[in-house]
Amino acid sequence: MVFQKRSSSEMESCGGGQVAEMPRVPKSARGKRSVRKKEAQNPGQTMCAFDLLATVAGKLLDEGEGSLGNMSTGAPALAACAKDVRVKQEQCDEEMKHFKHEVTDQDSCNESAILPHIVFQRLVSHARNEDPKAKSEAQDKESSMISCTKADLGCNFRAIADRWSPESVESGAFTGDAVASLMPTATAGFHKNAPDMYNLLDPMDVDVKPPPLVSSDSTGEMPLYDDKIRRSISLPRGPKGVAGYAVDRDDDDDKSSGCTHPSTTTNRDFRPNCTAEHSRVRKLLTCKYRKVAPARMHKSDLSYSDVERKPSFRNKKMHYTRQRTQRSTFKRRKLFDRHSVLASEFGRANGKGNTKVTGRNSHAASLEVKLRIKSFKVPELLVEIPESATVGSLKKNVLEAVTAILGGGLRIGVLHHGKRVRDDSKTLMQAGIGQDDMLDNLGFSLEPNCTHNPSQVQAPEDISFLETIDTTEPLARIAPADSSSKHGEVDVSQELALTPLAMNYQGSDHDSVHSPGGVSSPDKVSTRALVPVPPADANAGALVPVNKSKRSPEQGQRRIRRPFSVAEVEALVLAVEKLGTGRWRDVKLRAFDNAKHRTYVDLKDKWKTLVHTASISPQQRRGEPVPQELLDRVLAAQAYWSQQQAKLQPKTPPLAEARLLT
DNA sequence: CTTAGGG
DNA sequence: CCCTAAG
Repeated sequence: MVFQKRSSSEMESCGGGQVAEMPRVPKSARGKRSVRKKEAQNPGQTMCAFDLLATVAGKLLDEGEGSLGNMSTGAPALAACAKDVRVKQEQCDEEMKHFKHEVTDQDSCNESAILPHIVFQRLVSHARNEDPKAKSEAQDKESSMISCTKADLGCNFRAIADRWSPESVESGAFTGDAVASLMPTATAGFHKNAPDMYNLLDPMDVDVKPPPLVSSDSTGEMPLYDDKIRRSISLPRGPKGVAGYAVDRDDDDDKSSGCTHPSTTTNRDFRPNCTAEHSRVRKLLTCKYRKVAPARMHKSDLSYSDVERKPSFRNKKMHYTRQRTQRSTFKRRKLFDRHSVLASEFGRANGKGNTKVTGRNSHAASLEVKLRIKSFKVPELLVEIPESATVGSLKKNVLEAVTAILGGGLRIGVLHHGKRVRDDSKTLMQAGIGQDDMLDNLGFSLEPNCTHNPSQVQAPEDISFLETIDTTEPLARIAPADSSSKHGEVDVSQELALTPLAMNYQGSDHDSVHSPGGVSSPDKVSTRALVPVPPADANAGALVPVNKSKRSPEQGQRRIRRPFSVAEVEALVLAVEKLGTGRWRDVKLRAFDNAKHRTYVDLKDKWKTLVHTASISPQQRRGEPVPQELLDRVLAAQAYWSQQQAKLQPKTPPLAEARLLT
């Protein structure tokens, strides 16, 4: 992995005096912004965080907790695991190939996004293949198949999904055994009496306590930075590698399906209990609603039937452009609060279908159709975890993330021939879903339960909109959460482990600021738990022009607060020192191009607060303390650029200045 | 869309 | 962070 290290000289070049890298360039002269788009990703960087996580997850799911050996085994063990996992991948079937492809896909700088996918996939696969009970059960229920309604279908899926309830997992059931027991019957046998399925759920008996929900965001400085990892965000348009590495992908290309609220009462029966955990999950889902992770779906993933293909998918390449539309996108998202969590397709040409249905009974006579969920895909989940976290916490995070999604109130969307089947009361037959379709025309999608936003979800306009959009999308995103300050055990932060994790930090949309200076307290890292975030829809307006104006009011949730880390501050300072104030867009591009959640306005605001912070007494400052050194630089830069700005505006140039200029 | 500022 | 006026 070749990282371009930010040479300290770069900074020095500015000297304390801050020499503008280039005088303020007239807008007109800046040229096309699009030109600055980043280039290809740096190869070789892919196998990092993701592999590590995947390894752990895979191991965990495949063999249970014990497989990872002592939680404190550390990097070596992980390395071994990784190897092991890789081998398996090779021999696996189509799905696994797909999986592997994703893992190694250079294009996916956001490795973490795939993890859940794997986890989920494995969970499902596991259940599918190794639970004889499920199979027989499914077979036993072969009657009245054809008469089951779409709602029933959804219930069945729900039943499956609910097996992974937050309760079971968060209560410590994430141990190997527990996991195994959580994946019993994933094969859905659709029966009219959907509830039966639900009842199959066996209560888990765990004795572990739920992990503490820590608040989080205590992003301390990121310690242990390897030089390599240190590519600072301030790295100027460095060719690939650095800046280019984190081309944000999507986050905006969310295409999502709406939340068709199952009108059937049946659905209600399957709603998860409103336990504290659920509430939490829901809350998280809600709050993250807007910021949708761009489901890091790849072309293949996007290859839905043509019918489903929506314009939004084309945004994939909008790299740069995307940013510029970031703002508006957010707004649009606010309007649409429904997202499909998972997309699954059947019989995709490329064989990447995530879900498969096996249809039987070729004759109308036998009215049963056996559907088998081959696998689901979890588009994007970002996992942030400190290098010092233990493997155990990593497992927990991953599991929590997946669980949160599954247990957070999922709904199942049914797609037939690419079209969303929203009438829950229709029978499969009425919906035109016959055994002939099972393989190629039926699709399912897991969507966040939109109960938390009924008003929006049920808006008529939305529905009409949905009609057009069957694309399903992602979910997932991170949210700070548990922070186990006491990861005494082992830290994954060692060569092998460290790199990947660190990279993840940067690769993820969290910013990639790594300040060499912030290595003071290596233990302050915080662990962030995963939080699924339902995707929002970006095409709403375009697709539903008619009802555009008529939107329910309370749409926009305030973005979650994400305090700037010291590293970010340093990056910001660095950028401003070089670019000056007043060029926030450039600052953003230069130092926060990877941080999808930091808009130039945010940076501008942050600078504003920094200047203020630097002006007040340390005692009055709040939040994570910013090194005085940085604050000093803030003031210096602020002063310098203010002066520059004054000079450029000869309106009433001070005499002194005027003389100097002439 | 960007900036600049107030809220 | 949000919202807006301006450009």
